[in-house]
Amino acid sequence: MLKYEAIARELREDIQQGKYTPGEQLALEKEMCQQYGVSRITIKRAVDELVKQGLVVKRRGSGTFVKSLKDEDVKELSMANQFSGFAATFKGRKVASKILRFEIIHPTAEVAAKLQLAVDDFVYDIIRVRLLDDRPVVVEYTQMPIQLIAGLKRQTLEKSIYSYIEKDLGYKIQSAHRTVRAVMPTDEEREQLQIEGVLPLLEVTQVAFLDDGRPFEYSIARHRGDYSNFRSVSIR
Amino acid sequence: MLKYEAIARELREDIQQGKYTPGEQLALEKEMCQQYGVSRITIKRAVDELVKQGLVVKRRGSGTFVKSLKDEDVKELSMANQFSGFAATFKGRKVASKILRFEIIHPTAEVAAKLQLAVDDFVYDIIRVRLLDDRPVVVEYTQMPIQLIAGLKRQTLEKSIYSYIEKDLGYKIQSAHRTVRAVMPTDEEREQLQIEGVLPLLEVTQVAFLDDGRPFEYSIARHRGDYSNFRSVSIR
DNA sequence: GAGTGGTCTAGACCACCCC
DNA sequence: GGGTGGTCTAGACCACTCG
Repeated sequence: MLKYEAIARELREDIQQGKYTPGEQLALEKEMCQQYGVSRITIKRAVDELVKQGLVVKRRGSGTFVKSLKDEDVKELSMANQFSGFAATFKGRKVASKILRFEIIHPTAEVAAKLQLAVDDFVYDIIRVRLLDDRPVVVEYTQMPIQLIAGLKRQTLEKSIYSYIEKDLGYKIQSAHRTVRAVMPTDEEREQLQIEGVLPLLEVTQVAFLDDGRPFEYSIARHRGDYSNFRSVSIR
Repeated sequence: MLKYEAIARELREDIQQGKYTPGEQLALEKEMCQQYGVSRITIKRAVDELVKQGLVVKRRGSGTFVKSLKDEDVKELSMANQFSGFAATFKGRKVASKILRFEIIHPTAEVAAKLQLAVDDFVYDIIRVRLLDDRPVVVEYTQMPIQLIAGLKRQTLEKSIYSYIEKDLGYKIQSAHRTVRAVMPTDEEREQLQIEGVLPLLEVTQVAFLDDGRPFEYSIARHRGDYSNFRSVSIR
């Protein structure tokens, strides 16, 4: 366990357990150095993690202060700005997939550009409905280069493609670039998501990258607007 | 100008100007130390900025590599994950506001909790339509504590509240916690945003914080789905 | 002026990758 | 085994805040 990670975790737990009142000042960096027996840069890194997670605020010349947050918000934070697939996001709940399509095609010029392919290369073309506790919540349109993600089977799609990529292929996933929009469902989507009446969808378009910088996935996920939202913490 | 910032900017410009082919390896950190005459930690910080912006990928044991990105994407990045108000986001374009409401009320229990207020405290209650190049693109419902944001005038709302808070009140804005959803417009919103037919809205709910950790704004912005999107880079 | 966090250094050792 | 980036140290100086 890394020192700065361990310290960050300890501080985060203290805050989440309400050991500080909203707006209260944290121990000084110099004090923490002694307390934890590490150098100041290490303390700084630990506290900067909490800043990134939106839990505290640092002011040069004054100190570090716990943000004045609603209790529930404190618990929900630290997850925002992170990256994980559908299955990992809802770990512990019942997750399933219904496969509507699993073909190999040529990508459009648009997708080819995003995935750094030529239009006469091949990609998997996958459409899945993802179910959470037996209720359909999202339709995912996924394209991946067959050269990179070799040997994909129907069975894998039932579960987690990401787990296949990491555990079986031995790749590491590094990041995802996302764009979020609001859209209306198509008739097909209304049926698949069992939508009655008028309900918009949250569309998340994503290009995902391996740790060598190669894009391996272009996907469009359309979430039921009444189930899903998207959180983030922006620092100035 | 900070050293790591300057170096990050220089590297970013090189990448944006296409001086590297997709997937190409950057100079080693040790080499950059010599090239820029700084220590390795400083180089590391600079390169870590590029990682955060989604432009490069670092692999321990191998080196740092430029992501394989579409050219347009390279230019649009580095803005994602940042925080700015409406006026700042569209700097250079014609921005205006139509004020639909400007009152002082008691907050609901929900909003009071988010803003760390009591329900018998007072908040401004503001509704504005924001126009971009004379076209309405978003309706903003904003509440702010009157104790904190004192002396707000109708005139200020026409322009930028954030600029008032920073320049006139002398506060510093630190961060914003956001949640994004897809919703349908109300009849009133349809009218204000001049929506014909069926068009969903992208709803961004935000709590914004000063640099001392105090929340100063609870706002719900409902953007026309055909104009707006929301970008982010997630690192694993 | 005393004290805070921000930046930077020069160097060390470690985990990991690839040959 | 040679080389990469990751972590960490001990110390310095700076920019800023506040009494």
